[in-house]
Amino acid sequence: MARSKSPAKKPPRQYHHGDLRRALLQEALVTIRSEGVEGLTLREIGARLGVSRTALYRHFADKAALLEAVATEGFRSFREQLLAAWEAAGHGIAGLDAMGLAYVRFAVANPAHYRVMFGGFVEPKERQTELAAEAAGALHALEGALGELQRNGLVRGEDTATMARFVWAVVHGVARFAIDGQLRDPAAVDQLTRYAIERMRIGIAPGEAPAVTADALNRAARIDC
Amino acid sequence: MARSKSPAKKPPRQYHHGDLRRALLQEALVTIRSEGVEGLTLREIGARLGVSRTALYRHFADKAALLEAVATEGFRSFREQLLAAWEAAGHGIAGLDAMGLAYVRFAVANPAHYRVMFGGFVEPKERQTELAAEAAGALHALEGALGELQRNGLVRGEDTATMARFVWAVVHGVARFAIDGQLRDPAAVDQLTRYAIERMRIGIAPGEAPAVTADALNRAARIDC
DNA sequence: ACCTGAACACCGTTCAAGT
DNA sequence: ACCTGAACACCGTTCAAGT
Repeated sequence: MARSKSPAKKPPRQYHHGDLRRALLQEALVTIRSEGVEGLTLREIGARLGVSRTALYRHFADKAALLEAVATEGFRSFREQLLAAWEAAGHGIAGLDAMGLAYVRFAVANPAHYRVMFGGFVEPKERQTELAAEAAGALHALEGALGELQRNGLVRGEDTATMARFVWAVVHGVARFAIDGQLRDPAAVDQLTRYAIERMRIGIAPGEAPAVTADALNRAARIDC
Repeated sequence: MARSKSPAKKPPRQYHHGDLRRALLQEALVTIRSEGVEGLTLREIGARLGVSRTALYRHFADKAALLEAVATEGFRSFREQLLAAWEAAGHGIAGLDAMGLAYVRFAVANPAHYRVMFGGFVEPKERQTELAAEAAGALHALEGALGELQRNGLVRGEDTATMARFVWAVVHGVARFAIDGQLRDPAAVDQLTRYAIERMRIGIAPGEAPAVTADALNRAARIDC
């Protein structure tokens, strides 16, 4: 009897067993997903884990640090999914399309997480944080893909970083519309995504300024043919 | 002596003279600009106006309602500035460019206000709020411009609303980069803005899919000439 | 090392009471 | 009508104390 690890009435309060840091991060994410960022309180996530409400301070400096970690983690898996889409599509223009779709899909599947990453809730005081590095990494995935397309002559040859920001802007904007609920059904989101990616692709397609006014088109036709 | 409206020691507490609602809105905006959304407390804005901290509830249901009003007001002046740019440039493609520049310029000039408008801090419970109408109005300004360009054959003829969202996505994304401080000097912001608008314009330029792979370009050349 | 519980300062909001 | 001041419930954070 004395062998039993804990009497039936009440287990002696013991320290949190495993990786409390990870558990806190996970629990924060779950709460944010269901309640939103505004609904996240340190007290409740402590209670939910059966832990004092100050236990968290052993692992994070403050609430902002917790949110920063959430965002950092988000950027990491974000980049992974972008790269996975790029690989699965076999690179090339199809790969770029796939990355764009994956981008919007991530935002739609994890709207609260996406908000923490981009909503301006997290503003790290110091320069050169892990968050900044991870965020840059996600953009870098896009840049790498565009660089390869440039080397293969599939997109225009100008500054890759600038082009990456343009592409990012397009998919981010679409994601915003989807998250904010301005587009009701998923089909509308899909349609806008495909349209935007198509127009974006044409905007960065190689060739000497292929799109011009009807007027200029006529002039060009007269000269060339 | 009894004539003097108030003895030197202390003026009798009197009600807020003019338009308290407007004063609250204005003060909230000032605070947000200097302290950010997170730094806005009802108590302090009351104190700043020399008014009890509950006086606000005579004019707004709660803090969320105040923020909603701030966002609504933002969308109104936002739309005005977009339209002004469109008019000043004399419509046309130049007008579209001007609107895009004005868009980014508004965000850069009023980053905190822009964040309240788009950061997801405000989520009106009811459908069909004044905020929703005003936000739609800003997008509608863009749609109107694009519609005119379509009628004049200056951009592609497909669904105007979808095209407007695409254009909005581009400038919104650029604004985001600028606000989040990822682009250090204003010159970099300007450069990215111009680049993005140019690529966007080409993406929606009229003509039969003018941008294609080099391969398809060769085929087309062989047939046409 | 890691966790606890009481305490502190601060917030949004309510409400009976004043003019 | 509009404003006040006290009170309430809730929050993030600190800190001396426990194991």
